[in-house]
Amino acid sequence: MGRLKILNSPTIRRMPSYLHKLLRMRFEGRTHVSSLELAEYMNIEWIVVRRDIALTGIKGQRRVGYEINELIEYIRDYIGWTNPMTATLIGAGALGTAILGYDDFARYGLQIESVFDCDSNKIGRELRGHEIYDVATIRTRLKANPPKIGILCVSNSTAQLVADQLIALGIKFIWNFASICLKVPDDVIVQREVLAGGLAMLCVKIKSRESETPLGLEE
Amino acid sequence: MGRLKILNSPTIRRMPSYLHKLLRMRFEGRTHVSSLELAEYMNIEWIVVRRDIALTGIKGQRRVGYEINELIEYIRDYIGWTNPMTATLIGAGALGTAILGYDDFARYGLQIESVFDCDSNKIGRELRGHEIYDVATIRTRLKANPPKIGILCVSNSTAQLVADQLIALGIKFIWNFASICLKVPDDVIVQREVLAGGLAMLCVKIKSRESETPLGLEE
DNA sequence: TAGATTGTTAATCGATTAACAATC
DNA sequence: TAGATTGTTAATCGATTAACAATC
Repeated sequence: MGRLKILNSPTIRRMPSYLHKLLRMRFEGRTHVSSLELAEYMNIEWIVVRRDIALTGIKGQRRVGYEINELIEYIRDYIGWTNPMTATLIGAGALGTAILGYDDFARYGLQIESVFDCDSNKIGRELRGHEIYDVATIRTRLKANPPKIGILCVSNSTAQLVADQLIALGIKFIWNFASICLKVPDDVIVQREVLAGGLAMLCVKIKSRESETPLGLEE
Repeated sequence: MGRLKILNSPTIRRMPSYLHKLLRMRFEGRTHVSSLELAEYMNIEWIVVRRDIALTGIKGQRRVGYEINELIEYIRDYIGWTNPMTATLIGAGALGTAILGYDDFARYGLQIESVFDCDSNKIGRELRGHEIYDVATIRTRLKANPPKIGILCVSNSTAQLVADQLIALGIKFIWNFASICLKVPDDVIVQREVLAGGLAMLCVKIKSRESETPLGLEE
């Protein structure tokens, strides 16, 4: 069926790290960069960086590297970060607050236009420049002009409910930070962020580290 | 060189999602589960789930599935979530607060023993049951009994500085939420969490969705 | 020129998918 | 028994790595 090929692609996940570094280098007045330099910064093999960069379609100059300005544009284009993306944030808890305050997101074009919460202590208050609206008013506030992306930072128990409301408004893209998997129609795309996945990765690394070289002798 | 093979392994990242679901099913009184059911929940192919589960070493019962209790233990064991892991959290901002409040982490054995921040408005105050200590006291407070993991939720400009301090204390495992890549000795393992990576994934999916079926006709 | 760096082609490796066997 | 589900072996696919060519 029309099931979208889900790309896990590590390449795409590395792109923002290159971008962050490139933006900083540009800010520092640098004009060119080699894949080796980016690789050393990222602590990965330089051939990986080369492959990633090649995917964007940019042409480098042998012996010189890539023009930073140009590379920034190519990466932005590759990810689709050239035009602003409108979004609504549901859940003004600690995680929602963190996302709202993440400068990089705004820099990459993410425009969080509205913030909702169900906590009456928060509703009406301001959070990082946004008034917090009552989650019960999602429909009336957004129906005229729904944003492209719904960012879900609510509790596991309300995530599905809220998602259903967003979907009813015609929102097709959901960035889900809850620990549960959402049930959504085929034409809705959910990007789930699993922080515990990172912890699992770390713990597996710890496990493999602790089981190796028990005497600390071999290299 | 002794460079640890970095496994990106999607399998490991999926494990916590299975675990979360299994714990909930157990709580609801369920005793058995099939890979098909987990697959439908996760919205992935059942064969993927089967492969993942097989990796843990558990044996299922044909026609019945896996015993939930047993599967939980096998997954925990596979990830290395059987013993508690001590940790310190540096940075009591919104993201740090979110991590501190993430029930699942505690359930998986992550024990955040101390919280530090450099903001004098926060130092001395309590956050989710933890007193916030001055980041300047990291050394004196932790040197006698350093935790296994350092969780970095500080600004990009201080991340390297703080990491160096943790490393000086002998901490070998760092969970880094800053946007920069840390420079660390070979024997220190950094698990970097890149939230912007998730946004990139979502935007690439949006891009590919918007470019397909411009007339909405083909399936 | 020599060396640094990109570009390209081929090989390897690991994850996903397919096909089918086993069995409760 | 028939059907559901796990188990296993093989095929495919995509990402990583290796090797070397090109060239500024």
